[in-house]
Amino acid sequence: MVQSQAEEFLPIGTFARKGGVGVETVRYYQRQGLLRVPKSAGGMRRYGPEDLRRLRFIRHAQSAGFTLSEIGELLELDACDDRKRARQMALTRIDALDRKLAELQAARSSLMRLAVECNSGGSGPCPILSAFDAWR
Amino acid sequence: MVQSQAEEFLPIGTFARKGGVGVETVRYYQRQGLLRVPKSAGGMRRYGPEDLRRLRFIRHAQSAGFTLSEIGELLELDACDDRKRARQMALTRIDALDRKLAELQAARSSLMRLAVECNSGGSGPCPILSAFDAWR
DNA sequence: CTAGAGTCCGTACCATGGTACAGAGTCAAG
DNA sequence: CTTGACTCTGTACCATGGTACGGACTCTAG
Repeated sequence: MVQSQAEEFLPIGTFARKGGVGVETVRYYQRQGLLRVPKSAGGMRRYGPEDLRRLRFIRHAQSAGFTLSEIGELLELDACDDRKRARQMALTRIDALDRKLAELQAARSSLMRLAVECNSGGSGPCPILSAFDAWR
Repeated sequence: MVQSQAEEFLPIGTFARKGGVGVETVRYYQRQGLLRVPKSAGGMRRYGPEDLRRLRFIRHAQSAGFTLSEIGELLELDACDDRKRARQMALTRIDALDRKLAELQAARSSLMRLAVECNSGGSGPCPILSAFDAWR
């Protein structure tokens, strides 16, 4: 019991490392209200599995393109079980993702074209600007 | 001639609008060295078609995920015709784009799952956190 | 010729997402 | 019990990509 506590309740440095972020970032998330600040008996604060889950959630949601404040909202929704709003946020974000995906795919093919033309060693000037002229 | 100049050489406000940005943004790009500051005979500076092309290039390259400083480099490469470097930058960016695309696609499906589960109205708590638990 | 819109230039400020550092306290191994 | 690593709190600073503002000047339509 005491042993498992020692293993599962980590000081901030270990906690941050497990979450793939720096200590300062953990503190930053705390300041933003995304992570709780565990109570301590005067000494070091310790972070449990739920904290870790939450930290990882933040990173994942971030990679889904949510801003930190949206992530804050998601975490609150999770707590108060507001499915309707959560679903709506997910759909909104999916929409934004679809637009972003299309944009990045367009960018990718423009760049592809640029790379090919630059490689062809043709006679004209390197068509960087022109590669973006007929954009979309 | 004089007429075509009047049409093609625009004051900054019109120029910015045609480029889809604000006046302040044009000035910002100038401060960053991405756009020239046209000479003026004491009065208003005027922007020609090449400036517009450059401004639009900046926006397009930005949507391809280049940072402003990378865009600066691209513009220089265009000027000095350094194909090798340009090609290399394009390939590097394509690589980054591919990674970003994969990430966003993963995010999209996680969100899809979340939206579906939230809608199902099942009995458990709304599985927001869990939607990101098995991430990738 | 005058009013009002637009321009010029410098500087300040903003949001986002961190990152760094100082000074004091705490913990754990030798 | 000391030493060195780590932690705590607060505050400052950073890069990126803008956005706003003040005061002077200029341009153009009426």
